[in-house]
Amino acid sequence: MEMRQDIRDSLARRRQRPLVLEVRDELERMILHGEIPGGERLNEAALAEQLGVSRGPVREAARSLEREGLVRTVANDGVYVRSLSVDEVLELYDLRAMIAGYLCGRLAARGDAQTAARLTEDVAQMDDAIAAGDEPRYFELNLSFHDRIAAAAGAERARTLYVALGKEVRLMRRRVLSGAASLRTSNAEHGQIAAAIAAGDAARAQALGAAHHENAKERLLETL
Amino acid sequence: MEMRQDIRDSLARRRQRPLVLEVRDELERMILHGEIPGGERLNEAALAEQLGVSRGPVREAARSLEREGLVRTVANDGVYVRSLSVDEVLELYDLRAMIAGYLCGRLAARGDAQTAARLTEDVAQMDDAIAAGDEPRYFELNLSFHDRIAAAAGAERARTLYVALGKEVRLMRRRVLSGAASLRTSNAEHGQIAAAIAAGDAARAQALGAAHHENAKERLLETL
DNA sequence: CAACAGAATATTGTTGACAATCGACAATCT
DNA sequence: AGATTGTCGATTGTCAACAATATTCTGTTG
Repeated sequence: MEMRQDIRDSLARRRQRPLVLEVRDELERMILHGEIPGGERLNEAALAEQLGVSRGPVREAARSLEREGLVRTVANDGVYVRSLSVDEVLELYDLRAMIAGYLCGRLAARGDAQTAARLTEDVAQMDDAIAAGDEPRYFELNLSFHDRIAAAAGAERARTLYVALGKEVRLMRRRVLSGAASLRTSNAEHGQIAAAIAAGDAARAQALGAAHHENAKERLLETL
Repeated sequence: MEMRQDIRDSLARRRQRPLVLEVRDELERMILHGEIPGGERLNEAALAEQLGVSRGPVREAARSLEREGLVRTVANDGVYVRSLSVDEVLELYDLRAMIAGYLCGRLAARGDAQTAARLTEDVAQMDDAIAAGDEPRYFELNLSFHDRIAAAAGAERARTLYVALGKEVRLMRRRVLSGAASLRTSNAEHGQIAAAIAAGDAARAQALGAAHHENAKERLLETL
């Protein structure tokens, strides 16, 4: 059914999603894209005006971001975009590696043949992307590969942590190494992980999943 | 307006501390003590009146608790105290075990002789408490033992996660097994952990720290 | 010129009022 | 009766004004 444009507009304007969620997503986006640099204070009034809302939702959104580690709050002063030291980043990589391993292990233990098959497909597509020199596509597929594991592992809390830590890592604006060689190495690890999951070998999947992320940490260290 | 005396007092004592922090601590305490049962909705207006503040700080405190996993928010409906399924609790134990292991390993790698000595003292004191049949004292010492490790490991993010997961686990109101026998077993594990840390054996400390928490999960499973 | 006190300003903290939304129940229609 | 619609009360969502606090500026003083 075709809907009159003005009606559609008014519905869109009268969004059902609370403003605080919109504001939170937008603040998160701005921080992760570096539009608000690390160490900078978030000015409530300025942000509220910029986003066309009042300060209430902005404050609530900031509280929400605080728990996720993207900002830190100083009483009677304001909330500041967090900036990470090298040691903190390395710790985040360690934590994420452990949780990624756990997710891989849980998924392997489930015997989810359909997900295992799709993971194997993902690996093949990433190989294609490497061969085609299409790095953006590789990164996109890489993201969905790991998301798929996290989503199908049946461990929602671990998944939440994994995603949150992933965002936190991005506070470090440094670009990771790319290049066809390291991509091939990385995807070979993906293949082993997918195979262990398909084989239902939980211990091996866990070890490989953790090692894969530890390797990412090593690759990062080489750039420092 | 009726105001709780303790809140009023803390207001008078330290005006520097924003209300939202007081409210957050109080809400957290109420939830963890079971004063607000799992599944119950937090009524903003009622809580605000009870605590002698307006709804703003209550809402902000709720957002803060949301990220910690103690409550879940339903848009246009309210925030509900989370209640955990058995599977969720087991997952929390797994995650906490991994992070505890990580903290033990990091601490062992630091070669912090002073902390290692205090941990050994803690173990001895817990032995005394068991011999005296003083379970409350044992639990107190047990808590400080693990806090000491987390605080001295030099991994603040992991420490934060460990503490948060500990609170989350407490959402399950079930009481863990006690009794002198299981206390002795548990404290023997403490002793081994302290020894591995004192010896600077990071891998062993990590494995023992994780195993200690996995055992706690097993003891929980036996009560189900 | 440095150190300090105090006003001026900017920003966060808090509040009460109003709008939007939802669930329950009553009224109406077929 | 059963389904649909309308209304009401309770609760959350949002806002703008006011209060408290921190920061900056400035003039004064030793």
